[in-house]
Amino acid sequence: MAESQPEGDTEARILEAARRVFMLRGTAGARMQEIAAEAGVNQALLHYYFRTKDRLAEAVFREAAGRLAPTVLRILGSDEPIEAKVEQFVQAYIDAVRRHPFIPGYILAELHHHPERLAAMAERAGGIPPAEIARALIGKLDVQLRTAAEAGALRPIAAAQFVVNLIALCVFPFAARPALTIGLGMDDGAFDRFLDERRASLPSFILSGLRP
Amino acid sequence: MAESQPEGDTEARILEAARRVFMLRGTAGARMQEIAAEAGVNQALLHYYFRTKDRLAEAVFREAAGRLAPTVLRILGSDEPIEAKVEQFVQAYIDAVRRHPFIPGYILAELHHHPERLAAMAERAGGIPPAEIARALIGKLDVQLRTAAEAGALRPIAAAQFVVNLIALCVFPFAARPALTIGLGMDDGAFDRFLDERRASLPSFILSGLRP
DNA sequence: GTCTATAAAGGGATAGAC
DNA sequence: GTCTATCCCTTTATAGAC
Repeated sequence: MAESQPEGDTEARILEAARRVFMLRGTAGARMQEIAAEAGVNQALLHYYFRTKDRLAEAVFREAAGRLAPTVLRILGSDEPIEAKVEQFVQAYIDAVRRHPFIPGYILAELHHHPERLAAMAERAGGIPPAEIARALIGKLDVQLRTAAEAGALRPIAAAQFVVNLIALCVFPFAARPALTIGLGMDDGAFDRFLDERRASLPSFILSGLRP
Repeated sequence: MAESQPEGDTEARILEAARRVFMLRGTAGARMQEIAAEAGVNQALLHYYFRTKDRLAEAVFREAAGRLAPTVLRILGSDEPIEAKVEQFVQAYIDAVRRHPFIPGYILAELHHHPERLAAMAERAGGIPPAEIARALIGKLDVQLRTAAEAGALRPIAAAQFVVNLIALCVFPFAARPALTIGLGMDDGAFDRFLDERRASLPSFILSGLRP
């Protein structure tokens, strides 16, 4: 089991290298040669393990797309009141994305350039279809939001709008980071402080936005 | 001046075709051959007018990036009170993006994959540098928000956070459209109604989010 | 499993005729 | 200005030795 290479078995090292390259350059811009070099192997091995570039790209995309989903589902699908959900979501989500800051830009770019891939993945997914999970989550939130609205605690809002608002406010700064850093002249430290401030202030912004 | 081809002069037709192809496929995924076919000319003409693929890509990006900027600047830079700005911005921005629904996904993808391009463009821009315009806008908004906060009309919020919130809430649904349509099972009509609802409800969501 | 060598196709760019 | 023909480098993918 002793390996000569940095760490992990070869397949894992290739996948790890593919993650870095695909996330940075996108499916169309990535080069198999660059991935091979990054993994410290030659190009033929990539095909030995993954057959084609497309399969490798899909493996990376699938993993990245699944990376943030559990956090969303766990928090928004819990039995906590809306107020707690919003606070937990904002903080957990910003923290999670901060650990993988390229994921949002990568995912949005891939969604834009290869929307059919998501559809294909959703169809032949093992276990419960993603669309069903999403529908269940939206349904649960809808009841919760409706109940709160009828009690006069919140203004009525469709669950889909609520979820989009949450994700948009958390994710957008990462996806648009180059525009922010250049447009507003932020360096890495300033961007970091911007996120700290955001993490702290978004929950109350969102919650008072929901009040009647 | 009578032309044999569909409409406009050749250079304009090429640029129009390039817009479509680059927006759909991104700089790395676009093929000069596809642009030529789309424009009804041959590939050599593309090089005659634009020298290289990169120059053509930059021409498209520059135009797309500038497409929405005037709306932002005009509305957020005006002398209206914050309340009016929010309402005008949401409606004008959603309307504008609706007419060019691929721009957000395209711009975010390009920003992610070629962040250096924006930096290069910002440096050698003719006229007033974009960074300076952005700084002036943020400065003006900062004064306005601070004044309103001191009068007790709004909760204190940094201008940068305010602007990011506005843009994020308006733009994100377009950039993430495939995820919404597939995840939430929306067809084109449902997505349209989703946007109508959003256009109507976002201003009050944002404004009450800003209240103390 | 991993390598070298190479096939096969793709794609940007240019030369030169009209 | 516009075309055809073609160059030549890049890139994915495979064959076959070890």
